[in-house]
Amino acid sequence: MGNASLRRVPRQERGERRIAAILDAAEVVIAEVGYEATTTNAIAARAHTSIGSLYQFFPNKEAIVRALSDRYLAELRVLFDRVFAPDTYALPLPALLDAMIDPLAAFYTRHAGFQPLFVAPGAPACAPGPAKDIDGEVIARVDAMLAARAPDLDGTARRLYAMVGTSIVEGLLPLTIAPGGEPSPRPEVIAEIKRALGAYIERTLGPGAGGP
Amino acid sequence: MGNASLRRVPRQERGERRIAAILDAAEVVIAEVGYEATTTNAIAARAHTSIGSLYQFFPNKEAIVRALSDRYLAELRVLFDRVFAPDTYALPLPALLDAMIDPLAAFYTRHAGFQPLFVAPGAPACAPGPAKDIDGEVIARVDAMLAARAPDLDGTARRLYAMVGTSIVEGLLPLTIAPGGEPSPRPEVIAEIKRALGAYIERTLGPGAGGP
Amino acid sequence: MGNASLRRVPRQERGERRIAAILDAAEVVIAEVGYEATTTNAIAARAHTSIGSLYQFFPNKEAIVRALSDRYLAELRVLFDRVFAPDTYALPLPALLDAMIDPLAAFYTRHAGFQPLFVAPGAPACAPGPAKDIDGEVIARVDAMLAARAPDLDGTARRLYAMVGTSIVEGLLPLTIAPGGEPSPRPEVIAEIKRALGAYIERTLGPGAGGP
Amino acid sequence: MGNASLRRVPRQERGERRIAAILDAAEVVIAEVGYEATTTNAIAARAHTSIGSLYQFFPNKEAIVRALSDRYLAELRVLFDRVFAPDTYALPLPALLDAMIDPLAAFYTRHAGFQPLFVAPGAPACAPGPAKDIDGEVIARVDAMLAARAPDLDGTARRLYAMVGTSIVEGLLPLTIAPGGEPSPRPEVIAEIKRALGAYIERTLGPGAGGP
DNA sequence: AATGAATGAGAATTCATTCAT
DNA sequence: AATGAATGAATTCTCATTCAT
Repeated sequence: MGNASLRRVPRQERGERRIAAILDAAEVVIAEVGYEATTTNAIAARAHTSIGSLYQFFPNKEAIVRALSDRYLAELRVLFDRVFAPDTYALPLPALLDAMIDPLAAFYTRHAGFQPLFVAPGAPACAPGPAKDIDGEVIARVDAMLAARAPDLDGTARRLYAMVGTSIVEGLLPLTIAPGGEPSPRPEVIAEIKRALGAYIERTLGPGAGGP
Repeated sequence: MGNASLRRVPRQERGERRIAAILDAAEVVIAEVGYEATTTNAIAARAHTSIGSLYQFFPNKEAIVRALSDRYLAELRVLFDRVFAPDTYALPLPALLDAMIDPLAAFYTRHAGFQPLFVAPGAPACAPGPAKDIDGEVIARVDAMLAARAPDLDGTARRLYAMVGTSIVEGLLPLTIAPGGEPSPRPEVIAEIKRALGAYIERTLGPGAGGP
Repeated sequence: MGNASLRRVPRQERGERRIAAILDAAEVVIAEVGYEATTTNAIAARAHTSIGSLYQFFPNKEAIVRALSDRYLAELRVLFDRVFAPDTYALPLPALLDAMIDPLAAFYTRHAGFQPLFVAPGAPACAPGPAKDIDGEVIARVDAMLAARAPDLDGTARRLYAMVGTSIVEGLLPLTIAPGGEPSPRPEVIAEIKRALGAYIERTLGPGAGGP
Repeated sequence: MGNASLRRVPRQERGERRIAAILDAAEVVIAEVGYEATTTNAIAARAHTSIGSLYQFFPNKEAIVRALSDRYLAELRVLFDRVFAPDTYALPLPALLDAMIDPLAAFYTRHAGFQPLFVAPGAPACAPGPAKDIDGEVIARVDAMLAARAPDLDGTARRLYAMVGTSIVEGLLPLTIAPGGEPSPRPEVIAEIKRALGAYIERTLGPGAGGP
């Protein structure tokens, strides 16, 4: 999974490590200067590799970002598989919000390079970049959850709600990053995200949204 | 206002027109490819001008974006001065939401180049770019409105609410853009923005948030 | 004289003044940044003219420098006609040196733009530039003077001495410019120029070089 | 010494050679058109390199000239260390002049790019350029030599004499270059340089200047 | 004549990518 | 595999010169 864009599948463990180092470096550099301004040389330097080695594994710059995207997606899927499980669906709303928002915010704060690649669908976005559609994945999960909690909901409406809910969270996540590079998300912002999303869900699914 | 970054103040009407054409072109190009990937040559070409003319008026690429930003800000201020007026403050919540969201969404749809320059504060953002802090302006307005509607609110909390409210709208505005380049914002998304923001405000200021 | 490179001979006195202003400006700008780095726009600006007016009188940048060169040459000729006159030739050496060096140093200090255009023949020189061969003129005058003072001298040798004497002075003139932009040449350097040139002439023409 | 301005210290011998080729090319181009008119593309072309390679080693045009300057200075220092040695100081004047002028003229003729970078101090010069102060180095050496030969001389005067002597030679060196690109300096000019400088020194230090 | 906007070739520099070692 | 030098198209910006007003 996600190795499709690799120029060669590494046979040795050393290669695996090299690839991971390159992706780590790409994450940091992208976080600092954005996708467009990121140079392959900067990535190689930060990964303590030569530019030649980088191109031994990735055919071009796009592929690096795609692989990074893949790695995010894989981690997110693990996270989602836990959050969007049938028994989570059944939680009362406040607990559900905790279960959803906390790990997502933690992920967001942990991966500084994630934000520039995580763009709303339909948005031309600041700098498109070759990221995989992570957003689509999230929306689909939220959609499934809504379907479980409100089985009567019309599919078109449900999809709209899923998109809107996702975008609300997405729009607020940047505020969780504390200035000064602190590693943990600002708790008062986390609380607001839950309040905002909770208010939206309740208004949408009715006050009985506390649970199915 | 906003002419500070011009290399030369145009003396002839022709120059005035040229500047407007360049900013129009910049808006379109930025909307299409983002700030970083925007090329001064592309701007000049789209403005049906020579690159030399562009540089006769703007000292560098940054200045163009700053001037565009200024133009947005000027238009937004006119819009805000109408929306954030004392008699608007007194409207019942649904009417207030209409008064705020509709013109903002219209502005957003009309100016495709706006989004890449309109970034949440604290967000490292995809590609910073040299835009004026439009966000700060919006937040300050919202803060003033909240102060009018809920005079007892603590200043720190109020500022947080203003930021969160702004980011919610900001996060949802991209969804209003209909795929296929239709000029008017998707009405069902507009409705959701109002529902989401309304729900957040009511939960924040209490059900009596209908009016001060 | 010197008007050959003008695009149009000015018919009105206003034109004459404009041309003089442009040449004055060119002199200052060239003195400050050198020939290559001098821009026609900078000249026009310093002359309080528009670039269009400048090109009404001069077909191109080269022509401006050539005209400036001409103006220098004209002034130098007046100066030389006084210095290199038969009755000056007859002066004792110290008086001759005074008569030659003092006005030349004054000219050199007065015209800061002169130096970058005054280059030894055969020298590829820092920045060729389109100056007239002022050097040749000077050497010819010195040659004539030597012929008058030492009629027996072989022509080839005489020409070499003239070139060397001229280059000595030329090499030393930059030292006369006092740091800090003082308008008058450093007197101790003037004295050294006379000593150096005097020593060379005496060694060349013999101790009887005091007069013919 | 002199590698300070390199963007990257070459690790392979190939890089070493490339750098030398670039400096050789820069020397020729500067000699032909002067510093300002010298183009990095022209340097790269003359060095049979791509422009990219040039910029791999040098961060900008200035750095190339600085490195060239460094190379000149290094060669000159070797030359000076031989010429300005205590046992040279003790030579009779004619031998001293031979020891000083001959190698300097040879160096000057060999390095056509040297002159545009070798500018008298205080002279605004045609096109300053980012050369190291080679002149200062020369003057200091001459000053030291004068101190050895005439220990009673006042320091201020000595410095003036050193500057003047240096400028005389500097002013005459261009005449040594034979038109037609012959590689060896014109001997009759060399002889004149020695005569001129010798005359100046004798007049300055007295006829006993033949030796200390 | 005067003004200043328009033009575009050309200069410096960057950076993704390839290639020799 | 690893290294880092080589390449050149693309980008930003300048400036001599022309043209419209």
